[in-house]
Amino acid sequence: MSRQPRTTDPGTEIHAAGSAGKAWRLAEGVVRFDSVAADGHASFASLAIAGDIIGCETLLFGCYTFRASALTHCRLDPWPEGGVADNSTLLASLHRAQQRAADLLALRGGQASARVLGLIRLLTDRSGRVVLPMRQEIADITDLRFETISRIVKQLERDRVIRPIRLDGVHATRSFALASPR
Amino acid sequence: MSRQPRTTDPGTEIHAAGSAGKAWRLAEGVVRFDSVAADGHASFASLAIAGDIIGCETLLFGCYTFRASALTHCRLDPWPEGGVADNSTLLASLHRAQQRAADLLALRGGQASARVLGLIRLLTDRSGRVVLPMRQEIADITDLRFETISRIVKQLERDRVIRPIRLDGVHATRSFALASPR
DNA sequence: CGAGCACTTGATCTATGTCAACGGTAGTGG
DNA sequence: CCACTACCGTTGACATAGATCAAGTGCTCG
Repeated sequence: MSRQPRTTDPGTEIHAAGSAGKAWRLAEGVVRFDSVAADGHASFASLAIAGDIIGCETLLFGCYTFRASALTHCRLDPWPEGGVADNSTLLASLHRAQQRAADLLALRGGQASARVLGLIRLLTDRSGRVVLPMRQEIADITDLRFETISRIVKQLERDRVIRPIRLDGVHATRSFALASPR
Repeated sequence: MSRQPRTTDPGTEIHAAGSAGKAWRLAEGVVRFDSVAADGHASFASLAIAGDIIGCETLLFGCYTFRASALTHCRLDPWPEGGVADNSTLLASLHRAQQRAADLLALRGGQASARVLGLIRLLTDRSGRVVLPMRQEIADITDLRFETISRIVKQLERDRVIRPIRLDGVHATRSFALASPR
C-alpha cells in the first residue's frame, strides 16, 4: 500500500492544520504553511520549496501542525522513499528547516524592494526562471501590502532586474526570468 | 570525558559560525543566532529559549552553522544526556524548531507594539517574570529601531502591561513582571 | 454581455525611522 | 573622593517609506 504521488493547483489546500496524514517530499512547486489559531485566524508560518520535506512532524504525532496550501502548481512524492527515515536524514531535514527559517526571517526585514527581490531569488530555479505566487501571497510572506508588491515588481521589471516571460498554464503577470543570477 | 555545563554572561559569544563543537541544551537564559555572510556581515537568524537544543547540526557536520551569543545570563548543559540522540528526540527538536521559527516570523509582522509585546510574552517564564535583552537586541529581533523599542517598552509600563521589578545582577531597565499572564 | 478577480496606478496619510540632545550608571584612574 | 569616559536608555522634532483609499484596466468564466 505505497502512497501515490500527488499534484495540486495554485491556491488549493494540501492539508489542514491538525488533520491526520503522512510526510511528503515536495518535488516541484512552492507550498505555504500557516499557523491556525484557536479562533480560526491563520498567519503565515513557513514556506517549502522544491526538495523540501513536508509534514515531518507526522512521524511523531500522526497529524500536521500547520495548514499547507499550494502557491504554484506542485508535485508531492511520498517520503521517506524507503518507508523509514534514519537519523542523519532527519538531521539533514532539521538543518534545512533552520536555514529556511533564517531566510524567511530575512524576507521580513529591511527595505521593501530588497525583501521582494529576496523572495524572488529564493523562488528562482537553477535555470533562472521564476513562477511567482499571487501578489497577495507575496504580501503575506513579506508582511507588505499587495499594492506595494505590485509597484515593486513593476519597478524591478522597468529596471530590467526581471523580465516577463510566457509559460503556458501560468498567468502572464507571474512568470519571469531573473537577470542577475547571483 | 563527559563535557561540563557552561554558563555565560549577556553579550558574550557562545560559539562562532563554522567553529567545531557539540550540541547543548539551553537550561536557562536566551540565546541569539546570527547567519554570518562571507563578507562578515551578520543578520539575526533565530532565538533559543530555556529548554531548546543548540547546535543539533553538529551531530551532522561537527561544526556550528550560526553564530550564537547570550542575550541574558545563560546555562548550557551537554546534550544529548545519554550521549546519543534517538529518532524521536530529533523529531521533537525538529518540531520545536518549526514552531519557534513561526513564532519569530510573527514578531516581524504587524504593529510595532504588538511585536514587542509578542517577544516579551515569548521570553516570560511561568512565574510571569521576564529579563529582557538590551533595547538594541530587541530591535534586531523585531526589525525595529532601538528608539522605537524604548518608547514602546516605556508605554507598556505606563499602561501597566508590564511592571518593573528589581532583580540583582540585572540592569534595572530590563526586568519586569507581565500583568496579563495569558 | 455582465460579474468577479487579479493587477496597476495615483493621491494622501501615518507609523516608524532618523537625528540630536540629554540623563543615569558603572568603571577607571588620578 | 572626584573627574572623566563609555555605554545604555529616554525623549523630542522632523522626515519618509510604505499603508490606505480610490479608481480604472484586462482577463476569464458563466
